[in-house]
Amino acid sequence: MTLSAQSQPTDPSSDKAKAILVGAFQVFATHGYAAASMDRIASTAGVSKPTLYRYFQDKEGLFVALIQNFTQDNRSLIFELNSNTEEQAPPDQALRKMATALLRKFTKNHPLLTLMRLVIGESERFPELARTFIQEVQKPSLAEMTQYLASQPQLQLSDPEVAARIFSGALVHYLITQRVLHGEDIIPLESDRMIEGLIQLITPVDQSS
Amino acid sequence: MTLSAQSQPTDPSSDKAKAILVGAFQVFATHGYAAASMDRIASTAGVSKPTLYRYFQDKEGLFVALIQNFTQDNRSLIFELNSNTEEQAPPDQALRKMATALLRKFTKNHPLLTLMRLVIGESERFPELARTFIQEVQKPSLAEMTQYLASQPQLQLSDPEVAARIFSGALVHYLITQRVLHGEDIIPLESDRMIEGLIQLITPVDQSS
DNA sequence: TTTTGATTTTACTAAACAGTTTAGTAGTGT
DNA sequence: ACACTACTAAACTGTTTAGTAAAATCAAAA
Repeated sequence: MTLSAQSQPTDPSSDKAKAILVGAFQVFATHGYAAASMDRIASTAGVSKPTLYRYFQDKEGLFVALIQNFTQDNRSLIFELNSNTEEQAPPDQALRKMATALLRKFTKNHPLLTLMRLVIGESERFPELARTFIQEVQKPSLAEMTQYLASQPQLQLSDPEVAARIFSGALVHYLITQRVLHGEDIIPLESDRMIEGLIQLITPVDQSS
Repeated sequence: MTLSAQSQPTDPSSDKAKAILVGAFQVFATHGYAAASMDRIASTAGVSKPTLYRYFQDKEGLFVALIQNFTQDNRSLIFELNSNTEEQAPPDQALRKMATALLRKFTKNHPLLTLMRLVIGESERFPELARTFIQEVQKPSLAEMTQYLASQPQLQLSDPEVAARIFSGALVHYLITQRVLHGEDIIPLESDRMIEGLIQLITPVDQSS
């Protein structure tokens, strides 16, 4: 009956809440949103169902919190390499490093690849999550990439923003095709070959000699 | 008792079966696999539930048949333009036409875009469907594109296969970002600008004058 | 007309699901 | 000893679901 501290929704950023998110991610990743049951999530997270509902309002709230939390964590972690010593290196070397880092970051079944699959798959039912993903992951990555490309006059790119889209878009689509849709078995393509072709296309011809 | 036409599981390619697939596509597209109910599919297809189960074994069978049927229909329809009169046109014009056709084909909520979203979203639960999609849609499109790029020596592409990947990959990823993940609102980019930048990157500098 | 078969309507089953309630436990401070 | 908070296990509620069964309707062919 006390009005004071009775239904405090419990610290949303506690350790237990994070543990729940970890378990929930695993279940949502393997079953999708609709087919993931709260019983299984609770069991996977090592937590009872009432505790689940103490920390998160309902299934939808849990899913939204999960994706948002995860997107925040991976915010602009994509092209974090070029801001250090690489800035002065020749563009083809810097680009090769970025592309390699991006591909290595998204190894098979990597959480980030899973996140992308989830966000794309549920984009019809959760359009706000798709927008969040674009805002927090895609946009900063593209901005960083654009800025780097624009800062390299010898590349002679008339539209660095579009060039950044092409660079990252080609790589991400390569990942989706090969690693999410299992294209490796059907249309194999070495990632190094992909990277070299991409760099050859972006850097002016005959730059090395 | 006649052995002829007694318990024939009903013509799998009849008109009614196709009508069911049309309705099923709509429901699966808006709800995803797990959240699409067979009642709703039946009602949307204008068919009773028992009839649904006469034509398709179960929900999974219906979904698989749907995706396979749809992939067959859209097989290599992607770059169908360059095989006619465009083959002799200058590459930048031919490429512009292909890119424009591809983007126009995938207008917002276009079935093909929906198919891609579904296949990606359910790729964990239905890996075979993802492989079918790659085999029937991606592979022939890439092959056609590769063949065209390889047939144009003035493009000086050292690796036409990778170039084809970059070309189509950049466009498809642009579509996913803008039209599926609602990136239009957050990181807008005119499709023409995307196309021109892509062509400028692939065709050798100063080709027009 | 009678038969045949496909289809519809209606109703059902068994299971799974989201979300809640209950009863009880462990720890922590007063 | 008491109260408070966080938790668990288990049962429970009401709903939704996949899939089936049975009887009635409709069509066309014999």
